[in-house]
Amino acid sequence: MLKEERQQTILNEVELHNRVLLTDIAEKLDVSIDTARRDVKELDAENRLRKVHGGAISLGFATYSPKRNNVYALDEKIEIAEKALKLIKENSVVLIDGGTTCLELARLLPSKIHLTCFTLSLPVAMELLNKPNVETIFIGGQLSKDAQIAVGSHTIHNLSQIRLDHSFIGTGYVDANFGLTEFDWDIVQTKKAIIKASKKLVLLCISEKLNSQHRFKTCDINEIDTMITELSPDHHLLSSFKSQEIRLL
Amino acid sequence: MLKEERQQTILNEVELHNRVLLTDIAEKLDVSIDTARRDVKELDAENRLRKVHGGAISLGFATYSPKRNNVYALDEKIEIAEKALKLIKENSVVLIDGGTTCLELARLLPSKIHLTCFTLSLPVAMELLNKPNVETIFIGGQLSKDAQIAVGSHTIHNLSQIRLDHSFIGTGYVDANFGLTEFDWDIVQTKKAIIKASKKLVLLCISEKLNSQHRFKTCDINEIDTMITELSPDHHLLSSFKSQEIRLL
DNA sequence: TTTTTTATTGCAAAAAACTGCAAATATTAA
DNA sequence: TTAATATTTGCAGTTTTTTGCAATAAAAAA
Repeated sequence: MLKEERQQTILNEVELHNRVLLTDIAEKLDVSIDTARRDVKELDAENRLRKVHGGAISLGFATYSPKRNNVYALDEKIEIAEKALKLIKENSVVLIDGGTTCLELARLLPSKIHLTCFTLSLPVAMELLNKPNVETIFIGGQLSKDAQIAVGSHTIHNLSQIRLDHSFIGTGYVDANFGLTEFDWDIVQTKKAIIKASKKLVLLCISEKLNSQHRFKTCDINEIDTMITELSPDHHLLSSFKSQEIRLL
Repeated sequence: MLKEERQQTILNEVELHNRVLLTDIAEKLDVSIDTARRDVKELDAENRLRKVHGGAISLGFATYSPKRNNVYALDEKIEIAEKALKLIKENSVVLIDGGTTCLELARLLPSKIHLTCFTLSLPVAMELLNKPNVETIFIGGQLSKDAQIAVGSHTIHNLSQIRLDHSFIGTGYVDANFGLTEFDWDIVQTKKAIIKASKKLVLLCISEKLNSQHRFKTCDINEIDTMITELSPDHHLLSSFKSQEIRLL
């Protein structure tokens, strides 16, 4: 393995998890700790990451959006986002919803991909600005303080004016029988508008949310085209979804 | 777990609850009290929190926020924002433009103030979400990657539908004779729309930009109601503006 | 006051970083 | 091609950093 490849792998790891341990590098890339250390040292000198005792952390670690540091079940969400990424086609028109799982999808978009991307989430929009070839359109409206997304009639009206190839959405709760539900009425109305505007719907959802429900209903399961969890599609937790008209990934 | 991660976790905790106990850190991060104490001591030395007997407390508000570290002439901008703050009336409808000076204004808004606040800047919107009594409306549209604001026809149309008590705007360049100018055509068109939608216009501008100009014109000086710089109004650099119909602060 | 909790200090074990060196590999020149 | 040169890599020994523990001091609470 070439040095450049090794260093790129290290950078990817840091970008993905905000951190990396020297011991993990050494083991994963099958080199000595010393080589790993030297690689990290070089990358630090080039200002591509920050070397710390025992490993390295991403440059934005302290300055970046504080949310990323304490995302619950980050690894699972990254896994889901990686699966979702494969569904995105060059030059298509997509929407990325709010929530931490969808945010990971935005982060993972490769810088070479050409896309037109709508969103109503502030953090997702911030992330998309870093993608040189993604044209980003923010769907404006009244901002929800906790969800950090635009909601309300203005947002819904704007959504009614567009036609999306794919929408990647999250949900508060999901149940095979009751479908997708939320705690918040405004958010449900906004999601309904997204659903109406989309040709294909992809639900990103960590397995922990399976078989949970709340007050207000967004839609039925069969309105979703693809549901992505971090589990393999034949996992027993997904069995109740198998009978439905839905693709599991 | 890396030391930096531990310290970041501590900072998050402090930011979230304004305080943290050493015993809680030790338990949560699974380290000895001594290590927790040492971490807190380091963070205190770096002025990232304040160590007190038994734990740590936050340094107060508006101390550590993302991106703040590499703002040019931050002190001057804060001074300008403080002056601008006095112009904002309870329960009014205002717009805060993009740019680092306007961002400081958003940061400085007291949490008790009741406002309806429009913006087309992503960072400003992020900041406004932290203000419990500010209703924030993001004016959507195509996002400009470098200015991090919404621009384009959609944005301009949305702006034509609202009526603002005060707009706080920045500018790339300003000259007493040529007026406000910008490098970017789209940004100029958007600013024109803001101007049209506003009853009163306040320009936030560090003195360094005085007597500079660029390609595209936003408006004449006399269209601005109030211009705020970090200088006192009778500073000689402002003399060329005195003859104009403009209030200097 | 006494009692309890928290801080400080010094110390030792463990982990990680650094240094110099030699073997292995790659690059360049003849 | 071969030989000379430069770079990369792993290893061993040394130094530094980190961490937890225990003894003592200081502070807060009862």
